[in-house]
Amino acid sequence: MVTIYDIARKAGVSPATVSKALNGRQDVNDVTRAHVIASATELGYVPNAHARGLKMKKSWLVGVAYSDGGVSMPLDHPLFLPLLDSFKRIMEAEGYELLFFSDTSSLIGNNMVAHCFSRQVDGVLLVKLLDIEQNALRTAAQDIPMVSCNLLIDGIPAVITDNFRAAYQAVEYLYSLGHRRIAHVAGPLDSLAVAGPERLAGYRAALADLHLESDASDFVESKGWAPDDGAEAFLQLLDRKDRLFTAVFFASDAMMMGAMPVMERLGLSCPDDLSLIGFDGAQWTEYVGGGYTTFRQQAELLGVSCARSLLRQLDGDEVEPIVRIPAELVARHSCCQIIV
Amino acid sequence: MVTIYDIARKAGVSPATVSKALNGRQDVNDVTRAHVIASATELGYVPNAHARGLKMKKSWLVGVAYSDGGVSMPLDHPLFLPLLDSFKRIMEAEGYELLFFSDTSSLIGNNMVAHCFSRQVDGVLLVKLLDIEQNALRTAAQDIPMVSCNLLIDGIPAVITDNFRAAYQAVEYLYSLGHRRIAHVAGPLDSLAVAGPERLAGYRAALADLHLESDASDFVESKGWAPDDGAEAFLQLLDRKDRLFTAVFFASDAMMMGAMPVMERLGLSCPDDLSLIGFDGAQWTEYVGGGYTTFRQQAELLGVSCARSLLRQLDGDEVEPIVRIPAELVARHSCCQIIV
DNA sequence: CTGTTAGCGCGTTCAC
DNA sequence: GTGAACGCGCTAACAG
Repeated sequence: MVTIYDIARKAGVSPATVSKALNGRQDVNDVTRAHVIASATELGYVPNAHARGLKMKKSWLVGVAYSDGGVSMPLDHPLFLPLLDSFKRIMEAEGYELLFFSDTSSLIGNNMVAHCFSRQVDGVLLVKLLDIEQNALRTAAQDIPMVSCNLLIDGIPAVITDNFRAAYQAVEYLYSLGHRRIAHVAGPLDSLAVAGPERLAGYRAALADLHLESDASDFVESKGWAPDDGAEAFLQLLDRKDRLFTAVFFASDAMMMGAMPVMERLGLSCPDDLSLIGFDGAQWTEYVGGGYTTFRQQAELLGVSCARSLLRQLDGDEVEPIVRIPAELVARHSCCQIIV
Repeated sequence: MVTIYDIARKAGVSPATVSKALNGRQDVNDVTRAHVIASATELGYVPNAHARGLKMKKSWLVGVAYSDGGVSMPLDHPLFLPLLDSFKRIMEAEGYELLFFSDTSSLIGNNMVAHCFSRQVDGVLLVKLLDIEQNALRTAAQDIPMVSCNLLIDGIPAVITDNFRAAYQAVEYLYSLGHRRIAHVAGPLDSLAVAGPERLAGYRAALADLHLESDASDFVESKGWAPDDGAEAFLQLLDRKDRLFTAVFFASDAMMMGAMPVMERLGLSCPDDLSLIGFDGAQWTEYVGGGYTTFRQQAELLGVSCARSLLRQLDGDEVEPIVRIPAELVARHSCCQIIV
């Protein structure tokens, strides 16, 4: 590792001058600066981020925090990568780098918050968390800027897909096609993630506003967001006698995917026998079975909004406590018209 | 931030003793240690990773390097997350944290390698790279341990799916079902990623060993790995006159997915009219259309192997230059039996 | 067993 | 316009 002392010696100036020249300060002669910079590049100088961070009390590091396991947004969720990607792109443009955290580490204490302090991260993006850390997190959030994505934690700014509205629109859409009895496979309702409850609420509100009939048998709560969870829940729905619904709104595309083998096994076809509509905008929905209708979560926009919020906080500005990002209806061919 | 000086004052000892006590050194009285630890936890002490890194010349940071754009493994590849996840789990258990790098950053010089030095990362995982950095990377690799995944860079240890063998087996499998004329939609052949060329080679070798006929029209190189690229390539294949093949081996599940709408539009059904086989083990292949046959890349194992290799290098041990991980045939129902 | 000293690499006073 | 001295928080070497 070559240091500013090496450069100083080579350029025949003092370390302090090197520092100034390299950091674009004005109190240094242009000729000296050019000379210093030349020496620096010639030696292949790379500043030591630790030393700088230690001195400046700024690490240019942003933590991405999540916990493995549990039922909220899994790491392999279709949303995660595009979200992270757009977030990263923006933060990077501002000079920040991303540090991955999780609270599964076998480190004693498994304290994600401590890690944030230890690494001196300038900010944190919360993408998935179990309920454990909530309190510690809230306290930490007073010292270090945080944003959560699709996660609601009291006192921490959040960027969240407008689940309620999208779910409401899902029902409206099916209604406009003539459906009068609409079932819902909800996601888990008991986690920190708000997707499950919010989508259910939107579904119910629309049902009420449109004066649609429904009873308990039109709704089932899934254990998780994965295909197999969806399949299990879907089966429960179908098993109930006096089944009247003509359409099913799944809280995730993954669950809808799980329903496909079930449909096939039962000799049901989509959309002729049953209209299906999902949530997330997974890639397969575009290509499979003539195209499945879904609500596309705007992953890139979520990432951008998170980045923006964090950057504003880093600048010391106030931010909205909750930013809602609309999900877009992508109408394809898994919902049929019903002649009323 | 509370420092060891704060603890020292509170505990009535010197900073050095605090350091020793906290780091489990033996040259400190058990009573003093207990007292120090008590004071530390009471004050909520968290060690400063920058200071420690500066002093110890060890950052406990591992870089995950990739570049956006280009045609090799995209960030939203089904492999990426599980791979990263298993890698992270192991590295974390050893005390390392993950730092994300990419060379798209608008930082002047866009030099990923410089970042590695700047952040003093202890090791690097290369998951996707454009060709640009190759030389700088090779030089850097002499100073800092690296592993590449599904990427072949001269002089850098690699963990790679056994593409040749899997492609070979794909042909064998189709042969065993009675297919005698087998087409191949290859991935891009000109990138750093070896998947395209290796799978093509395996396909060709099997064809030769089994004395199967084939001509140029049985093969097409796709522009990318995505569904639309696959669709385009697939169309080219179908458009050729004298089409004799009864099965198509796609170099990626994503491309196979792109072929689905094409099949439908043309009134072709799978497997009755055409047998299809993919590569990667994407989740949808399990649920869609009765199940599609594919070769599952063992993402977790890839991640584990990368971690192991890196850890061994970190320990100063030698590692195999190339570790091959087999891909597993997952036979489902997209390939039919042919009566010869 | 404990404390003093020094230095990791850098940026910032404040003299000159 | 330039340089000497200091300190960020921590640990290693050496004294006591």
